[in-house]
Amino acid sequence: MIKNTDDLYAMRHSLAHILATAVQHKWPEAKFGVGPVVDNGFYYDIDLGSKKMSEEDFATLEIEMNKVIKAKQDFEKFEMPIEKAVTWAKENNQPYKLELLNDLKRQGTTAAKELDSLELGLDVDKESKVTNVSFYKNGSFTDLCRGPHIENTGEAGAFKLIRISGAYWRGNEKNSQMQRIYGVAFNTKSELEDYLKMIEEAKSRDHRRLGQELDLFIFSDLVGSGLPLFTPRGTILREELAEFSNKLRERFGFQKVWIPHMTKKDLYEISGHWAKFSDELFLVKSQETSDELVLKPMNCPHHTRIYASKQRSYRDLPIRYLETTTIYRDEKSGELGGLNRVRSATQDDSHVFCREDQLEVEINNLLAAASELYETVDMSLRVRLSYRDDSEAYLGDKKLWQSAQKQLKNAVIANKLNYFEEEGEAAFYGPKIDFMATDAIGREHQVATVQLDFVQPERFNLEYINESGNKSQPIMIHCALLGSIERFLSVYIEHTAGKFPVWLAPEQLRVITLNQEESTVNFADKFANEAKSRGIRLEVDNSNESVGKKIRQAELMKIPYTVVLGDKEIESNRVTPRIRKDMMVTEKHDSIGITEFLNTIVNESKGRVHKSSF
RNA sequence: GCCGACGUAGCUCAGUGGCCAGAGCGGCUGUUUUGUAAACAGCGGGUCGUGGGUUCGACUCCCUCCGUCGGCUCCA
Repeated sequence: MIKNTDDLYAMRHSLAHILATAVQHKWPEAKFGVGPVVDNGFYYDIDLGSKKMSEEDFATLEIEMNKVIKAKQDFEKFEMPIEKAVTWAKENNQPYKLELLNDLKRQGTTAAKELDSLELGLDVDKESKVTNVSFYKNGSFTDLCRGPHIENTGEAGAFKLIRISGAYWRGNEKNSQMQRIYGVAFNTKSELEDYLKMIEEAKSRDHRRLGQELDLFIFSDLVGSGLPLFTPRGTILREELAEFSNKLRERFGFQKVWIPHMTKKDLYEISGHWAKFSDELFLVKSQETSDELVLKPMNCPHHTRIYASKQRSYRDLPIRYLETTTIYRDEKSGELGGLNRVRSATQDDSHVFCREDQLEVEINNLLAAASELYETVDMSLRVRLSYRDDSEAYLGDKKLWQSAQKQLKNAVIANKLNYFEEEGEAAFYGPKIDFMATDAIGREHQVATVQLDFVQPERFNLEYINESGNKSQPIMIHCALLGSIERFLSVYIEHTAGKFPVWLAPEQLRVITLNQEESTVNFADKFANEAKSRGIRLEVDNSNESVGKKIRQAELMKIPYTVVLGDKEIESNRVTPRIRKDMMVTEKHDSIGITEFLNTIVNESKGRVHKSSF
């Protein structure tokens, strides 16, 4: 098993060299960066100077690569003293390799640590100086590389070049930009085909595509990029989700608050956000006063103002505020995409102000809420406990950190959450719990967070009067269960492929009339009114089209239940619901009394189930 | 922000340095009155993203801006 993984790694690694071989054959002047293995394949960073490769070159590159594979060139490994390697890089006009080698020579293992991740082979002496580096050679192509590789190029598996993009040399935006060619590779052709099929599946679930097909949200050039607008259908989704998220916390004593969407920048000068993030804030200028306002990029500073509006006693704590509200961040233009990264995002945000001895219970409550939410949307969760490390980058009392980190962990264990711990991942103002949810096609997404904050209470001078009549400082807990609703929707739409459970479906029931006879239309109206009075979301399709076509349209909109109303239904006062396939528990379905049918939909919606009870 | 690709009807997409730019779906109108994934016919519909330039002539070539996509970088 492990052997196979290693083989696959070596094979992909070798393909990166085969790609480079082909590139060098076509463009002998090519300058090479690094060519590592990544998920499902490999890439190579290449600089052709003013010339640019494009996807149109893939065909010829693939042909060239296949020639190299057919030639069954041996991969020969050999070592070279580092001095000699430097000469090699100079002679072969490979400035990127030269830079790597010089760094190795100068910095020894400090650089080696970083550079080892770039797949270079090294020998290190007693004084941590790099003495030898390893090379691989196949045919006429030689490359600085750690390996491992397959025996010869003939052992390469099935591959395909899939895309090309820009990438900064060594990931630093101050460096020159190279071209990165990505390929995917597998041991067998059928594995490659399966993978390409999976990519197609992911494309068909793309939330941007489904957002349009299911009429959920739009973007407008006039409104601007990264500023989504939600249609009536999409708005139902947002509000049902937010309401559920709120309910889960209201049961633990959270109270709703409301804050304006802008503030004087003074608020963020005190919170410290101005110094750190001012270039991502939207500025708003008053034409009446000298006020310099900004659109809020987060809600906590506002919420501290509500806390601080009164003197608080230790008996008042915890104080828990809850608000679903929109924040605005001026993300760099190239970073926007669909609902995933936007400039206006709505958070189901909450803040607890509590004493240190109350932390564990409060966190426990939030974790219980998060667990229930993700169970309900049918996604499995894993959490990361993000702790501080020993560096001085963290603010707040070390003892407080230790006690808080322990309480976080206790709460995670008490909630039986699947967790892992990482030092150095905490925010500078406190430790946190990050939630990762896995979607239906196996991708993991960061969603909710619970973060402790020791810094804002200090900066804003928050206090309460303790048992002995002295002033004490509360701790803040930030928590958003969905995170940003837009981002959550992008994940959830792809998770469900748009097949929403009844409680979230914008349209729960489609009513199709068999014909336009008065008796049919009247019956459909009566039926629809019955359903609406129970709070069911439905539409009546009374258009002059064939039943088949109307069924098809309901099917394409992924509506959970569809009923056809005609003479049979009028006579019997029963319906035979058509149930969306993913919700079906059994294949066969008989007719059912109308009242019972409607009540069942209501109950499924209330119970937030994702399978049909029919 | 950077590198690259792209922008043609509401949607998905053809198309060419030269009369008046096309198809399917959707829309509208009519015929049909339909039983569980597409009835038939007709009719509308586009400043070819925007502004500028080259040219006798630009949807087509060049530049600007706006927007989208794939990456890089970033993400309180």
